[in-house]
Amino acid sequence: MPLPDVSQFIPHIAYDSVVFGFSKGKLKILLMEYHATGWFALPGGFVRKNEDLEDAVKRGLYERTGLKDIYLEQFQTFGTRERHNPEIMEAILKANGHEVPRNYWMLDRFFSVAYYALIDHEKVTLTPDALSDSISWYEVEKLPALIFDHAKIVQKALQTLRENLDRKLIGGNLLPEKFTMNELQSVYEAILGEKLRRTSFQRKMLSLDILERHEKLFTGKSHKAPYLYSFKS
Amino acid sequence: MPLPDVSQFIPHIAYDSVVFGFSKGKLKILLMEYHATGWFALPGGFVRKNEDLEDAVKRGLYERTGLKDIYLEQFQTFGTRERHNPEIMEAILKANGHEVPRNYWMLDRFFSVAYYALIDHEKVTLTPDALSDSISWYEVEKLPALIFDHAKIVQKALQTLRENLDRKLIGGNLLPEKFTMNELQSVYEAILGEKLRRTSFQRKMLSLDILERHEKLFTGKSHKAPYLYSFKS
DNA sequence: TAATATTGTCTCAATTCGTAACAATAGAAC
DNA sequence: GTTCTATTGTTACGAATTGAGACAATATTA
Repeated sequence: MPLPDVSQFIPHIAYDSVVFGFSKGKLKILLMEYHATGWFALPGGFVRKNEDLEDAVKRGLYERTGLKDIYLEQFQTFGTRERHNPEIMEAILKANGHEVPRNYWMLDRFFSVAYYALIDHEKVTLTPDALSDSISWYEVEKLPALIFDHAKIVQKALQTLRENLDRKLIGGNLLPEKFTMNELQSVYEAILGEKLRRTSFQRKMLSLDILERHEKLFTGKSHKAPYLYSFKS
Repeated sequence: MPLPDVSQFIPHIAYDSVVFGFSKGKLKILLMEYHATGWFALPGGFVRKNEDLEDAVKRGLYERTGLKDIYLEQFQTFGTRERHNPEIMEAILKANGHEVPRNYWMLDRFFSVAYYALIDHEKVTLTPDALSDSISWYEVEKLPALIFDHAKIVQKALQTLRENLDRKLIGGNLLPEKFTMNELQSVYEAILGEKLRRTSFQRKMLSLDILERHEKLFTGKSHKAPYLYSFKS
């Protein structure tokens, strides 16, 4: 596969996405591992000349997760000179067996518009891109070292997610359509990084009048079965 | 003055700033009026190749207001194709007596990173830029029509400012160093667009323990003189 | 000295929140 | 079937916060 041609993309503009998922009680994000370098990075990409910014992000997410209609929020654009590291980008391209032309556009300084996405961990089909060996889930609390300023981007994403959690009531996007109150509470606890009081949480969620109560979930465990809930549409 | 040369700027990247000020009980923003067109726009600009994004914004604000150390917050990046209007940009340049070369860089599609700033209305010395007849204050509630998507940018700035008002306690940036509780309340009311209860507001502000109380302000009016306050540093 | 307008503080009820207690119940143990 | 255990949904109650008004203080005018 040849190197991407600048003619179809807008130079100097990129996006990076912090894709949050939730499984086994842990908050996780998607990271790509670049071929033959052992370097990890956020899934990102470029914007086509005839494409809206947000559509470019959605396209990238679709290619890597197979999902459309993802909950997506732009949270910051990163534009320091410090983040410009042509040596690292060149090494990544060379590790993929490419001849890198002098002044190749991907080595230029880029402004990255960062988005976070919330998805149901069960629904994804992960597909690496051309430069990557793998794309997979990593616990937010146990991330490997990331290239460029991607660690800073993750931190800012997490901070924004925490601030928006109550304000925009977005926690449900990390769960399947139907879920128990306990699962929802676990999502909140994983995002906020602290334990919450069961009864207060239940009372607050119910008082917001955003949940619809469905049938009970019988797990086979020897105790009272919890109700399933979904967000009102 | 010749047209700016692309060689010193990064193409496709611009910024726009929504500069809020407060005077006579009204929330206002700065708008530029382009020469000979009657068109209004937000103060914006481009990023130099050896310059950080935020420094570019500060540079632009300094050139137009004479202020440094401005409270500044990035709130969104606009990247739709729809906002690309080379005809309008060309008309603005031509109205300034420029010959516009074919494929001139300023006619390209731009991504705009939007910031809002909060400044003390009394401190500014307004200076128009090369393309503008004037730069001056306009009430947020009575804005003229704006070019491109600038009306949408202002709306988003206002929304973000409202959301951040309590969270970040930034209202004081619109006032002089010392102010009365009543003035601070007026700022809040102008931003939120609603009247607040005097006693609740006073109690809340004092309980936050962020204000320092100074001498009284004697206005000459025949009633009890209010205290002056400043934000604790 | 009285009148007026505005300010700073206090009071009391309404609401929300933290905390614990309690009743309901699905399955396991017997 | 009965009892036991773990977990869930709900209620109760005091603490903290908030809404709304009352009231005293005071700078100037009449």
